[in-house]
Amino acid sequence: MDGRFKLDNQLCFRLYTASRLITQAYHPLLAQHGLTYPQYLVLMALWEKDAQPVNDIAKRLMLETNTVTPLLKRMEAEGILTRIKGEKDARQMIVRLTRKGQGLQDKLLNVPEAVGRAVLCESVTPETVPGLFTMLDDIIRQLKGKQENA
Amino acid sequence: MDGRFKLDNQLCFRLYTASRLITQAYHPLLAQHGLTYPQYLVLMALWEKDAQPVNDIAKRLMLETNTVTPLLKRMEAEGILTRIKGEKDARQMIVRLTRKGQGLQDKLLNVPEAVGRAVLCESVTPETVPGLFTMLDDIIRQLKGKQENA
DNA sequence: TATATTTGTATCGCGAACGATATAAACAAA
DNA sequence: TTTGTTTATATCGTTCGCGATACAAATATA
Repeated sequence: MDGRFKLDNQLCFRLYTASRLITQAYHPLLAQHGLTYPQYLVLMALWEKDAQPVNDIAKRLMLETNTVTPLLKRMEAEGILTRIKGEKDARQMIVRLTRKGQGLQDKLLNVPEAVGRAVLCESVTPETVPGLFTMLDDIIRQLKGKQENA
Repeated sequence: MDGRFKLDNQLCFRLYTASRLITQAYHPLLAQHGLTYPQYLVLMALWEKDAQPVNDIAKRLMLETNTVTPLLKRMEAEGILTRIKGEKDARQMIVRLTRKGQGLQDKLLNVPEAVGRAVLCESVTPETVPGLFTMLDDIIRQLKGKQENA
């Protein structure tokens, strides 16, 4: 009973909750266009660089391909992107945005700002966010490193 | 193309990734005892206060009852807890730890420390963690407040 | 007391996450 | 060339997470 199991002392519980709640804040904005948050992440990855193999997208989002493949298939079914076997390497599936997928960028222009505003508060401001980013990036790098050594 | 859609600028993507990776760090430690991370959260809630109705557990974890109910049923099937209809209010299901559920606390004593160590890095130290907690708590409070006004 | 509303929990369906496993293409070694 | 290994994706099964909905018990109102 030394408080080591208290929820209030847990970093992970905070990250888990904050992540869920922000995703919920995205929900109405994305659902309007038939998108989920992970699908929005895929779009951002492809807006940054179109025509990527599944593996590159998975690595960019730090997800496994067995998460990404079904995600991409659903988006393909929605006409947001295409999945075509690579010419150079027939094992790869090259993912490309359709016109619809490209067009979604304009329709979602207001989303980042809206969510950004929703999150701003006492201790989270344009001044403090960079520090928060540094800590989260460090945690991510740290844990990514550990699992590669495993 | 002003960078507003760049993954590298997204707070939510960082929280989402950090949360997933820490949960993955818990995985081997918990799976050893047949537990998942959300189940571990339920245990912590009940170790803090046993004999709670479903709703209180859900509120404590900031989850919906439709997430918690099946979770509790699985844990009941594992013999970790019991779900018994409330006497005072027959709508409530009172959740109580079994001896097995109580005993898990001793078996998991090393978990918080192990995960704590795994997360420590350059910018995340015993000195900086309180500040990180403040920011995450603020974000959570902020978003919780907004959804109540909706 | 009868009726309406609220509250606590559960059910259903879908989309992630992810461990484990399978499969085919590419590549390396014998 | 044959065989073995690695690599890129996909399939399968289980557990969340959550919106929508259902239902019975409790409470409020008429």
